Amino acid sequence: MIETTPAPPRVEDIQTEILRRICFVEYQAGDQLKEAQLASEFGVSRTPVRDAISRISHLGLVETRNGVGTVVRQLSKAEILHVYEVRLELATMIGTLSPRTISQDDIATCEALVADVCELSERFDAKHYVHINHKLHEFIASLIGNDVLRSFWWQTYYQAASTWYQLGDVLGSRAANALVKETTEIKAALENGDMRAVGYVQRIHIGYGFEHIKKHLLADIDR
Amino acid sequence: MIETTPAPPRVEDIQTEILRRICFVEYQAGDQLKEAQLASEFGVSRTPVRDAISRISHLGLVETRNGVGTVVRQLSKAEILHVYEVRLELATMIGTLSPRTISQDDIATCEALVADVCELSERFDAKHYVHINHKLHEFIASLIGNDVLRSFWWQTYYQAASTWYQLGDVLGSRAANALVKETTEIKAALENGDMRAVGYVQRIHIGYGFEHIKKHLLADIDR
DNA sequence: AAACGCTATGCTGCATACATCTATTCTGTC
DNA sequence: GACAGAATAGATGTATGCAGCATAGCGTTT
Repeated sequence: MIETTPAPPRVEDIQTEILRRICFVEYQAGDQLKEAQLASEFGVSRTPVRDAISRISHLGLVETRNGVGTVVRQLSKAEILHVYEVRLELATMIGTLSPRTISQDDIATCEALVADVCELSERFDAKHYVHINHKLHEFIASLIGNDVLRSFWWQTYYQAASTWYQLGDVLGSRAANALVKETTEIKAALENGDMRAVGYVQRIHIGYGFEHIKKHLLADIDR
Repeated sequence: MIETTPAPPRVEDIQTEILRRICFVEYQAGDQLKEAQLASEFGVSRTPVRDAISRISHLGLVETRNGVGTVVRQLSKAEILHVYEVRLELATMIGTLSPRTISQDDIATCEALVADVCELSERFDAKHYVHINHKLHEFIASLIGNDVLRSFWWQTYYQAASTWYQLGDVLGSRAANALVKETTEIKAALENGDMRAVGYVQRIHIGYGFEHIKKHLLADIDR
């Protein structure tokens, strides 16, 4: 048997992992991302880590200042508002801009998601919720036929996720119940071959989420 | 008098300059961006140049392959279609998502643009057209109140620009005449304090542009 | 005691050397 | 002459050293 050292992660892997940690709130606002520390953790030099951080900087989730470091940003209330405003609009576009044709595989994947979500709603667990919600996002993104829209959908997901998942602790099982409805409705839409309905379902449920965000976090927003 | 060497450009400057050259078609599809060459041109090492290229890679305008190089991509017909589809939708959102309040300065800036465009329409010049159209884009972007939308507006501009400016040679002064109407209508909308109308004007004129693109470039698109 | 300034420390930003990958060219053999 | 394989050139990917900047702590001065 040959001893193999695992291949070192590429820049994209590091980028994805850092983003994952931010939107899953493993890194919290104010936390410092030290290049040297991450480099040793991933078993590479500072160079690819720097590259990964640099690539995600345009999302506004981290702020790098010379001589100080890279810190995870707390999005302002206005920024959170803006992200959700855009996400509402993007959702409906999922069903209208070059929609993909729906395959049996898609429906099967969705059915598996429904099952996972039902299990979650019976025994709620915050970490599990985050994980399943992420899988749902990946699934929806995979249904988007328009490349640009899919990119934007991911970008706003990354921007909104940490805010939303922080609320997960507050909402508890109510969030899981909402997921049950959402996935069930998506499954029905897919079975009808109705991508436009899929977009509307997303639009509606993001709207519900937005309402919770506004109630809990954006109480005194000055537009 | 003190001799001062000009400050070396920062990563953001390099990034902007490379993007400018791509969307102004100074770099054409297939051209190779060599890090060492750009580094010596900008008077820096390869490191910041690499960073700049890496940051713009998510727009899909360049493709970097190990051992080969970074080449400017020709967007596929489907990608061009997707960019325009999204741009049409984003345009209307300019007027509806957290619109900025309009100041007298905005109107003054717009009046200056109208003047520039009128001069252009009398003596058409392709390079001049590109420059003015870019200034118009910058102006519209500055009117957008929603941070995320503004970012997306810029991203789709970069993605669509090179395609559009290639058509500039074909359309000639007709493009300038369209710009006269567009800027005049925007000015009127601003004077009415009607940001929603500004968005619709953008939507309409992007639609015109889209028609030209479809006629000239997307003849046999297989959706 | 307060305020100022100096210094030590730790981080990022850049430059450079080296490793690795790819395409091409040259060469030897059939 | 054609083809296979090795050598080569040139590009990106990575590691590392050093310079510059910001901050915190401490000592000095007023």
